[in-house]
Amino acid sequence: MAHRIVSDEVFLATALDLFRTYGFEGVSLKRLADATGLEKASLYYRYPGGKDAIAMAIAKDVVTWFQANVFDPLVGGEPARKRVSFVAENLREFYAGGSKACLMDVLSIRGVSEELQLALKTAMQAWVSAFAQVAKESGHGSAAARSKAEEAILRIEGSLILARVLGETACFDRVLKLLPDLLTAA
Amino acid sequence: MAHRIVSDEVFLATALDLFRTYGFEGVSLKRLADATGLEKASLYYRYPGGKDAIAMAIAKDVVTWFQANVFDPLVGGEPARKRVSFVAENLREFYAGGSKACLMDVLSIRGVSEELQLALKTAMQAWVSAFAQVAKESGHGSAAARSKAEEAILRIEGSLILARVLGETACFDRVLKLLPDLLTAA
DNA sequence: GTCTATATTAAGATAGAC
DNA sequence: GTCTATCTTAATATAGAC
Repeated sequence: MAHRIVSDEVFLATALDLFRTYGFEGVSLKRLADATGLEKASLYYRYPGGKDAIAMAIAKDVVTWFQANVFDPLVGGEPARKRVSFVAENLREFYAGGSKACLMDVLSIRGVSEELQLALKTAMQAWVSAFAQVAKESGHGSAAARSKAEEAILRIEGSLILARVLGETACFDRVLKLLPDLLTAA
Repeated sequence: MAHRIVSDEVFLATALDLFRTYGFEGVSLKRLADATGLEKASLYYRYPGGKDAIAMAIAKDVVTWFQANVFDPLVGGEPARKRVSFVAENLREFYAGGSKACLMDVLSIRGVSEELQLALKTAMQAWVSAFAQVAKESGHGSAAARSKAEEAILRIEGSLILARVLGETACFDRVLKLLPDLLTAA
């Protein structure tokens, strides 16, 4: 087969989709190779650490996306409600309207490297902090704001599971719609 | 090695734990054999369908448990709030205080048989119906009661993910504590 | 930097002794 | 009904050509 050119960006986007669909253990190097058009040996050249390293690269990519599209837009000049609404739309896109799983979910079952587990935990803490900061602006104390933030995230995560099992995304939609209320209500 | 006696009950309980921890793809027949003290061939004798059949048997077991400890106690003479509190304590035990995953979560990622996916969906619908029935008693219309029920379940599922990723179960505790309020408030 | 080819280990699955 | 032994397939991983 002729040499292929597959950018890291495209490769990681494809791999992200696979991991979200089949979970860490459900994705083999062959599956990654077939889906991206590269050979297994080429994947090892790019990521000498194998599947662990690929999952780690994906996680880093997603964290970067969250930084730019969730954490950063949450601080700034516009009214808090408007900022949260904007972020909610970004999340709607990331989760494809509730039809794509969260990496935090599928990668947090045991089997993954300690390093990745820690990265997921750190990312989740950053997410909680970002949401809590907004809740604080609306007059909540630190502890209450943190609870509100956790509540918001856990609803998003839970609605994705419900949507996946039931095969309908209405609950995810409802959660996103209520997100501004939840985080900015006094 | 001498013959072993492992009851189906004990076998399925051990297997349930493994699937909740490692997910469907993360559990091999060898792992099941090692953990239960049976040989792989014995597992095939008991469950000719292999891993799919074992996962299915576990799912059926769990549905039976939910029927007895969640669905059934939700109908009956006692005040609604009290019934929900009772069920919340049962759920606390089933999820080991928030430290054990939900089968719905770990088995609903692709890779599992169509039959099992349908069983999970049916079980989830039953759970929603059971919760919705209680919400209806408190004066909500059908649609609102169903939303309340989905909200309750999605919070439980989401808090389990948050607890798993963060390594602390406080959010699961909070969700269970608010469960009676959520389902029985007018 | 990607390929073909292959080594090694583990998975799912079955045959046949006891 | 459980075991040992074995088959087949698929997974991770590496060597070496181009």
